[in-house]
Amino acid sequence: MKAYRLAPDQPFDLDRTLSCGQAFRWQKRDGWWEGVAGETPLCIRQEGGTLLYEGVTEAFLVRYCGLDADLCAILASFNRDPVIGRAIARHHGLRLLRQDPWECLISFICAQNAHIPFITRMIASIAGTFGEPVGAPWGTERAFPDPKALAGCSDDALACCRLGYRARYIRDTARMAAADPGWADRIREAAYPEAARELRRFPGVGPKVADCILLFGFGQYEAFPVDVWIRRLMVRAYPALLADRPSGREYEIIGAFARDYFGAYAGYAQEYLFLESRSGAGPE
DNA sequence: GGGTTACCTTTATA
DNA sequence: ATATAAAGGTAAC
Repeated sequence: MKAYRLAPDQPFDLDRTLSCGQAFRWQKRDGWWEGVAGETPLCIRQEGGTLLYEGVTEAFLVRYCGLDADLCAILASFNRDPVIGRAIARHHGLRLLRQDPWECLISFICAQNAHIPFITRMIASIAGTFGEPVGAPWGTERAFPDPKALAGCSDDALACCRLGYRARYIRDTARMAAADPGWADRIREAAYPEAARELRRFPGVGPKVADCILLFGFGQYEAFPVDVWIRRLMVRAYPALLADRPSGREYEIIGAFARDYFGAYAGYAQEYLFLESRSGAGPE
């Protein structure tokens, strides 16, 4: 078992980070978080300022968990009013993970119109059905299947995953990705608006899903996913600011406002607001 | 172009 | 219990 000592000025809350709905392959057992990041199984346990972990190098852990980011500086950069301030205080230590872009692409296609428990089940089915077995510290796990594995899957096998209408999106997306291995590199090199446009070429990827993939898989912090929860919160918390905007699609208006108002780390702010909108006041 | 609607399946709520 | 709405939306009309 290895240990990683957090720097005293770098807050981190593992529970919040892994359970906030940005990743769907983690489960907590006996105080340990067990998960598979792309093709790599690892387990992590937090004891105060120390992370105990197995299965990966320290460099992998630091990169995956975003421990190299200066969280205090990031939070300070958008802590501009009591609404976001309260969210920051209540969910302090949440970090955005750096996930595998391909896994992220499929995961958030699944996430449309679905509850988190349903999404978790879909991802587990996909990995369990099409993923290669890999040895994990706690037993045998399944890697997330690569594009080729999903592109060639049969209708029956796909139907077993209970993906609903998303099944077709996923196989068509897998075929596109398998035929275009450079897709992720192109997006990585593109600036935000162009990267989002590029992602939307995949079937099943609209503006919201594209923003999730950019935020959780590509570290594009300008991406500001607007789901039903964030929309409710933003409309309620910043009515005047939204009203001042020129007309256009609501999704674009909210995103543009957020980037303007919260700055370069708007997407980070989004995740704090997302948790706040779900744990704080209920709907309506 | 913006507003509506169907879409698979699961879970929560009435 | 059995029905109905809603769920980290998208594509088609």
